[in-house]
Amino acid sequence: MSAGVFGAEARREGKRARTRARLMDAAVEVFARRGVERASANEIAHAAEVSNGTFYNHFRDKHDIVEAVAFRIATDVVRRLDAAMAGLDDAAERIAFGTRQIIELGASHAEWGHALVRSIRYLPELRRQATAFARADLERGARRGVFDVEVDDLLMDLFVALVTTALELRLSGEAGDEAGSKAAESQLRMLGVPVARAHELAWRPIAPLRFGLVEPA
Amino acid sequence: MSAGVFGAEARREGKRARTRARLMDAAVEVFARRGVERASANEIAHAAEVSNGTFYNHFRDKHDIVEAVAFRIATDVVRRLDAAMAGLDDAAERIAFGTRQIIELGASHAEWGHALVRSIRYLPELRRQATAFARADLERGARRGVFDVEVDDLLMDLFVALVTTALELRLSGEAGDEAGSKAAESQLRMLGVPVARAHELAWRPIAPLRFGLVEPA
Amino acid sequence: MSAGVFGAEARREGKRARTRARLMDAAVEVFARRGVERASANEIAHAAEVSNGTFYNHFRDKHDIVEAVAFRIATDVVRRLDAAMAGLDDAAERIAFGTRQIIELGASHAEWGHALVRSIRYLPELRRQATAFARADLERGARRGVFDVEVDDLLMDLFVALVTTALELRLSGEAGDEAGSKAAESQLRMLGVPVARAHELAWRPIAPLRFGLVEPA
Amino acid sequence: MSAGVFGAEARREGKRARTRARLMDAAVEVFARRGVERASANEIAHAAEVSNGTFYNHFRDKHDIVEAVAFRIATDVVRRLDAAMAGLDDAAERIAFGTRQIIELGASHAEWGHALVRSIRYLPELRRQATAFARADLERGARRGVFDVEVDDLLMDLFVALVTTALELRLSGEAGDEAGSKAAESQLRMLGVPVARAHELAWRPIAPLRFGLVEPA
DNA sequence: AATGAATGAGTGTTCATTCAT
DNA sequence: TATGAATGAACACTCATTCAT
Repeated sequence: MSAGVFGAEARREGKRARTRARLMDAAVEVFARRGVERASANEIAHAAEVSNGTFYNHFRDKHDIVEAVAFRIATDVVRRLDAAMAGLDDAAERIAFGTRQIIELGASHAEWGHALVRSIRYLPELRRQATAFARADLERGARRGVFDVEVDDLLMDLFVALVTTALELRLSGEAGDEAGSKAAESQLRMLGVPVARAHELAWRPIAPLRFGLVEPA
Repeated sequence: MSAGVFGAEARREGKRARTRARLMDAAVEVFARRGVERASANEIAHAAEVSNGTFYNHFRDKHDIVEAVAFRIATDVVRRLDAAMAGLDDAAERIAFGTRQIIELGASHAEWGHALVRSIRYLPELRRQATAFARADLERGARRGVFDVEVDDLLMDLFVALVTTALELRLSGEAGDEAGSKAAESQLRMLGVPVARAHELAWRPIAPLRFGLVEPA
Repeated sequence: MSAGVFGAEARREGKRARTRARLMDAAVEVFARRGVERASANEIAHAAEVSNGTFYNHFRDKHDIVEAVAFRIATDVVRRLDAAMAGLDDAAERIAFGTRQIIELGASHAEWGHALVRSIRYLPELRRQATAFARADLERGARRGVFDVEVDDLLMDLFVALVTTALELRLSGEAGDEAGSKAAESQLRMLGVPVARAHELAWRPIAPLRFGLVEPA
Repeated sequence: MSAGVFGAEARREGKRARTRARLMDAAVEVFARRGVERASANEIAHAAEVSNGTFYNHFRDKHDIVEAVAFRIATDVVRRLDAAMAGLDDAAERIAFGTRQIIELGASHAEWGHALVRSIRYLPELRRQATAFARADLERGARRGVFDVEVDDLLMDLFVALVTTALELRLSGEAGDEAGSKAAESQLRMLGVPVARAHELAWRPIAPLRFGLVEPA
């Protein structure tokens, strides 16, 4: 097993934290490979190369690790995007940028991407929580007339569905690297942004985010 | 168990066909109640009031009945919509009408609706096949300049995701009966239809489809 | 595995009944060997030479088979004793006879005897139910002045404890075949029967009961 | 955790002894709360506020601590009773007094009482050892004609069963505070003591023993 | 064609015990 | 000595699937 996203962070912590991180990395992998529903505690433990008993030293049950992983993934993406968009003020720009970055991030870290898609679909609670930051942008944009919509739960779910669907197709290989731009363009149109401006924002070149937490030595 | 969607149609066929139809009706019910993952062959057989052995006389395995049910559901909706839209020519009108009808149909037949969402979302093969008719409308609209998009697999999946997401929220009770109009409006905007026209088409009053179980011969 | 107590009765019934009987026989054996607490469903299934899944086709859980076995054992003993004591009227005679027969029965069918001891200790509910017939004798004897006691729950439990303790020691090999007489004598003394009469009743020769349900061909 | 029975006595000894005593006190508590079978080493260690590893520094395995606790409990009761009955000479008086005191002691210290019942009932070895002092009284009484019995293992077990059964019912709340007198009366009758004398000895008022935790040096 | 008893691999979970620190 | 993370066999229970009837 490669170090994984969480394992890399835990390298300097105690043994308990390292094992926990190994389990969470393994869970991401198994969720991606088998789906959250079909993943079993045993399989996660096996993938983490620990005994099945160890799983239960660290997580109360399957639901517990699902939550932990989903929460970490959501936290990750929010933290990363927030940092990357520090300088961006325009709501439409932020939306386009965020959507494209998430899709690229998910596509270039396939396991993480699959886990993200599945977590977001599987856990409505998490969906609301993790997309709160996007909702803030949408509401701000709507107030300022950048968007021409009423922001409600349904709109948010439609908005999110466009991201997850595009990412899913990207991951399956059926969509190429323009998936992010296409999804973002669709979102902006949906929000009432004029076609030309939507196109410009969605296709403007951007630098990909780096996922890595471990700096090059 | 009341005569379900499939059972009603099989009434005139042989005994084998009737038993098969009973199983499929039962499957729809159990899938809706417990989810496809958690539905067991035994439970389906029990709901169909046949023995568990009989299940395997009619379906190779669980996957087999899932596919059969999904296929029938998709076929159903296509047939019904095609019939209902016989007189509609304008691609945008057809899109708005179709989306709204599917959502209302799914919402008013919850079991069928849940099964539809799950089928469409988790069986890509079926998704392509069942949405071929919509794709034809999109392509025609694009050629005629009604829509301003390039119709590809990604666009289709984004398009479909808006329907399934809206239907899902409708079924969970979190969205009300304007869900169909909102979803349709989002779709039209996404396709490049001017905001005003999108609004008009999506909110224009329509008569709900009947889920006619037995057509006159 | 030998035919067992329950299996013998089921020989002429359907397959389902035969398997159920095998499981109950196996349970008696495992309860005797390992104790009710430590017996596992898997071990019972294994002893019955059926798969572990079959166990759950016949019993909801371990508690279910414990109850079934205990109930059958209690029913058995009551039925047998009732029949054997049809002609006995004197309460003291009945008590002495019953106690001695149960102990001999349990001693000569060790598995059944162990299961009886453990069931009676483990299930207070069953204890009350299975000893109702003895309580009736005690109350009748008390009313007629044969016994000089107040019959209450505590007295009944003390009374029963003398039987189970004697049977247990008999089964462990630490007590010989006078265990029944000694226990009966202690009981009668405890109930206020004069020493000489208690001795006479407890040691008077009796013919052992036969357990066998299957008549010689 | 309050200082238990064993902990209090170990206060002046070394650290190792104190930890061991804490574990034994915790074991008594957990055995009472969950039953010996269902008590886990982890739970005992947790209740003793030491790590689970420490448990195995002090006891070879779970069986080991069960024995140690049982032995200490038995030793306790013998020591206490012996001291309290220093002035009593008559065998029948000693029996009645001892039985009643044990039952009251067990009833007023429920954890200890439960542990006592379980130890005595399930560890025959311990039973013989812990009841040696009572056996001496029985044998002396028999020699002197106070009792009219032959004292053997079976008689001892019947005798003890009356104590444990009465204590158990007392602990479950199904018997009240006359349980001790009733059990003692039954025992005396069983031993051949005349009914009137048995009654007098069993119901004569006595002062309850104190479960003194720390004796003055 | 239908039945339903039986199967056995699989699931989630517990816990006595070991061992590196 | 004490720690506590890790182990792995065992448990209760489920369910897709087979097969004799």
